[in-house]
Amino acid sequence: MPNPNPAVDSQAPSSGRPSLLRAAARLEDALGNLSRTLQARDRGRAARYDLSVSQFHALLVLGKGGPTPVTGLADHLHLEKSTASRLAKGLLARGLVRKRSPASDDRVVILQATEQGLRLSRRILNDLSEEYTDLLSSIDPTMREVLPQALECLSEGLGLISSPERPEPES
Amino acid sequence: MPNPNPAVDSQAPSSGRPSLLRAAARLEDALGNLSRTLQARDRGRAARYDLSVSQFHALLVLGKGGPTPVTGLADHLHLEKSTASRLAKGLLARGLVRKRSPASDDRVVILQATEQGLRLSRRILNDLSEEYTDLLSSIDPTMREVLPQALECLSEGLGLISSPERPEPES
DNA sequence: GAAATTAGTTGTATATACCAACGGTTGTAT
DNA sequence: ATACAACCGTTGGTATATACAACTAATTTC
Repeated sequence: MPNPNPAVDSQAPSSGRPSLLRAAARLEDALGNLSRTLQARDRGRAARYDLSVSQFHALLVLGKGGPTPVTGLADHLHLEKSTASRLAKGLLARGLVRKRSPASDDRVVILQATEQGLRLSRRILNDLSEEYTDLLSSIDPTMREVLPQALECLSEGLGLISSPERPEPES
Repeated sequence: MPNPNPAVDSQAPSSGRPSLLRAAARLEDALGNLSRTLQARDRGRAARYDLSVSQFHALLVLGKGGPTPVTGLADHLHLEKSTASRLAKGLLARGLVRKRSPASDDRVVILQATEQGLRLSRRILNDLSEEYTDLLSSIDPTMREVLPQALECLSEGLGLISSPERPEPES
C-alpha cells in the first residue's frame, strides 16, 4: 500500500509545523504512561469491589448499556467472544448478571445486570464520579473544560487507526 | 464560554457544580473506554514486534530512560518487582537487554538495552511517532493543540505520574 | 560480627486472552 | 424437506501476566 502521508511534510523543522512531530512525541509518551497507569488503577479499583479487572469493566458496560449479547460485550471490550463468555460466567456465578435468550433466536445469550449487579454498578459509578470530580477540581480550569472532549476525540481517533500487521524482516 | 466562579449562590443551576458533575461523568466514560482501547492496541502493537505487552512497555522505558535497576523498572511500570524480574528475564533471553551490577552493590541488577534492544526501541518509537502524527492530523486542529497537554495534565491528576529521570534532549 | 534491611529471584495461584474445535440454532438452497 | 452453510456461544488447550510470599545473597546498622 502507498504511504503518501499527505498532511505532513516535515521539511522545515524550524518553521511550518514541527509542532506536529513534537506533539506526536508528547502524545506517545503520555499515552504510554497513561496506558500503564490506567491498568494499575483498574487493578486496584476492581479489587476494591472484589471483582477482577475485566469483570469490573464488563459490569460497568452492562450497567450503563443495558442488556447485551455476549458478542456485543466482546466487541465493546475489544475481546474475543470466548473471553467474554467466561467473563459472563464469572459475573453470573456472583449473581451480578442474568442470562436469557430472545424468543426469536435461541442461539443468542443476552446478558443483563441483576438488581444486585445494577446496585453495584451504580455504587461504582458513584464512587468514580466522586473521584473524577476531585480530579477535575484539582486541575487547571481550562483543562477542566476540554479534558473530557479531548479524551473522547482521542478514543475516536484511536478507534479509527487500527493498523494491520506489517511483517518486516528481522535483522 | 468562561465559567465564572460559582461561589455566589445564584439560582442558575446550569453553571458551576452541575457542569463539574457532567464533566466527571464524561471523563469516567471516556477513561473507561480508553483504558480498554489502549490495552487492545498494546496487545496488537506488541505482537507486531514479537513482544509481549509488558516487554513492549519495558523496552520503551529502557530505551528512553537508560540503564535502570529492576526495582526502578517495576516502579515505572506500576508492577511488583517479581513481575519486573521475570520481565527482564524474557528480554534478556531475547537479547534485548543486558544485566550488570554496579561495583558498589552486588545486590542490584541494572538493566540496560543492548544494541539490538536499542535498535528495536528506536524503530518502535519511530513507527509510533508516525502513527500519532497521522492521528493528530486527522483530528480537530484545536484538539491537536491541547491533546498532549490534556493527557499530561490527566496523568498528573491521576497522581500516579511516574516520571523517570528522563534527560530531555535539546529543546 | 550479629541483626536488620535491601534487591532480586523463585514458587504458587489466579487472571487474562487467544485460537481452535465443538454443539446447537437458524437461515438458505436445492 | 432436507442438506448445507452461517452464526452464537461454550469449552479445551495454551501462553502470558501478575500478585503475594518465601527465599537467597549482599549491604548497612549497631
